[in-house]
Amino acid sequence: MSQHDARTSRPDALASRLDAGFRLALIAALTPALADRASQVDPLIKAAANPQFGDFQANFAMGLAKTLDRKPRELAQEVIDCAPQSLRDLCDPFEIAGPGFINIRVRPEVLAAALTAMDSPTLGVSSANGSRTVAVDLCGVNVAKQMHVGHLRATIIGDTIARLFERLGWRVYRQNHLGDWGLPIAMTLASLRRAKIDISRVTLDDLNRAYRSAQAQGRDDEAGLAAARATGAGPHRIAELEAQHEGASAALADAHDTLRRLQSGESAVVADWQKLIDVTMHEVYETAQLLGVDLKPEHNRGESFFRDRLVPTVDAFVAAQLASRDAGALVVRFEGRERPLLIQKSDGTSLYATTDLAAARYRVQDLGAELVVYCVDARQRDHFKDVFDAVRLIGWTARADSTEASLVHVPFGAVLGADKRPLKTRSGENFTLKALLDEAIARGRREVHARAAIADSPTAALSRAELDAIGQAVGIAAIKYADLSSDVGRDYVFDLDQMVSFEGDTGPYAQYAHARIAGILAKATSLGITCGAIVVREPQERALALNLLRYPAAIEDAAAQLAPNRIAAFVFELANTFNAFYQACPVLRGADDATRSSRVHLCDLTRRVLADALSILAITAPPRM
RNA sequence: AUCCCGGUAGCUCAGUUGGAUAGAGCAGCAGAUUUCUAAUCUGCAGGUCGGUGGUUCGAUUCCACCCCGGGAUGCCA
Repeated sequence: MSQHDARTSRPDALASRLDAGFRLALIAALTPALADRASQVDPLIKAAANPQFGDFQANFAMGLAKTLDRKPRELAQEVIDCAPQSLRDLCDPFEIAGPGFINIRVRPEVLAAALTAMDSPTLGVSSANGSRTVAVDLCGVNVAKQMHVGHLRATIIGDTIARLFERLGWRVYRQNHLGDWGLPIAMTLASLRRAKIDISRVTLDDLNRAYRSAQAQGRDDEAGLAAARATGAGPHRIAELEAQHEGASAALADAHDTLRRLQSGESAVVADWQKLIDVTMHEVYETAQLLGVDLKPEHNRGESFFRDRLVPTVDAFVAAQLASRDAGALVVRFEGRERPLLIQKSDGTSLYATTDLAAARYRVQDLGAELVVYCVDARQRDHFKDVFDAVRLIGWTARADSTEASLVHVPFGAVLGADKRPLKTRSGENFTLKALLDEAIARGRREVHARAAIADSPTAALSRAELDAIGQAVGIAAIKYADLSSDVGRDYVFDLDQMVSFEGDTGPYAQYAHARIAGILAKATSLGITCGAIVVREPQERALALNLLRYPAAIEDAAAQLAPNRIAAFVFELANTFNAFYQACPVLRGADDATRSSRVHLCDLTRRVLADALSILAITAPPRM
């Protein structure tokens, strides 16, 4: 996964204190041998690979011994002997194991104190307080096309990344790069007008049909075909262009004419065009709401938004002598790369790369983003590589404070059917996103209702509407968690049975853990048991404590790597650790008052961390299920 | 043809500055409940980390070559 800055994983609160202590020990032990270079030695503190090795381990001895020509275990012992009191106070006596690992076990009081310190509304997460800015390109629907599963990913991955940075206190600009301008939409518009369809009462289905029929009527691309042949493009591409060529028709001329009238601002055409957008976006917002995604009209920065910036963009590249004329078109060439970036067609019009260049400039120089994240299909890898390089060449990554903005593509893979081919319905059509979500919600509701029918179930007394709401949350969580829980760059097989099986690494499993805790806390309240001083005694309490303390580092890591699956992995681990604790450590029936109130406190903290992490994935955590 | 991405347990996948015995989930097997929600937990079994070579005290991780799968490849987005 791409990384947008040089920052390595941030250690959690405890690990960074251990790190600081070991650095002091290293300086004390190594200054005779290394002089001032001793302060540069990294103690390499990591979470222990296995609980039997303690909580953390320091791995510096082996590598360092090599450069100093010493025995690693001896070296480790010398550093331990120099440990300052501040470090010794944190843990039990160190153990040296294997070739020279130092095993570290944190004292229970230290864990308890660290948990108490994290018990605040921020949950230990530090905030940038709006001092940093990111733009997130997400959703990217095309006007007149129904949303399908591909848009699911661009939408929820982008929303999660946006939420992640919002949680970290960044200023976040969501950018919905709509396909709402240019020839494709003009073709649809022309097709509708030819068919004399009343655009004022048109439905998305009508638009969808018009879009497809417009595509079928074909685009002619003689210049493109000639160029493709001349430059030795793949047979695939040439065949595609030939097919289009055969379908060349008056439809194309009509579309070009419609586009010209749209561009010149002819009011009737513009009104129709706006209507197309409204109809399309109505369903997009509905779907976004269903998915819990924050996507509204104010986030629209579609192609049409950049229409007046296209000519200046091309001019800038020409003026900077970065663009050259080739077979009538304008291209930007890169050193060491055969493939150029086409920024103007031979007929003088611009194309998607031009818009992307203008958009990148806008995001960095107008919005002031230090980071621009593009949540777009992995097949556009090469395209974005070229666009980003072109933006750097012309210097548009330069920010006002003279730092350099990072442009990062987060490529996501395809959603596949059981046959490992892109997901289709039986009749070969793309699944609409709506159909998919409806199915998942139905499944979620069925499960929740079945559960509520069991006599002692906590949901037994709920109304049908309440159960439906929970079932919807469960169904949506199932789909979203499945999508976000593995490396987004990879394809995955859409398997609704697995997603809503509610066992193992799923959204409902995390929701269930949360609901259990909420149940305990509700009972605790009615019994008058409140949060008290935390005592870490049992191994399951220790495991839970260590897990909770990792939260701030986990989400900072997810942000640094732009990897939503890191959040999901944290959620799953915490739910797991909690369930083990729940099994082994009675909370409300604990041995004494102190134990009960300590465990209620652990439950409370766990519930809040779980809900917080899930909220970054925009997965709701119902109090009962 | 060139470039990009991937190949880890039967299946789906984690594994980021190279570290101890490569981890989960599902499926399989064996257990735990007069229980704070069993949508749970505990244990067992399951691997030449695609292959070969190299660097290293140590490689799933870095390098080279090869095999397999997918994608991209100038006037679509």
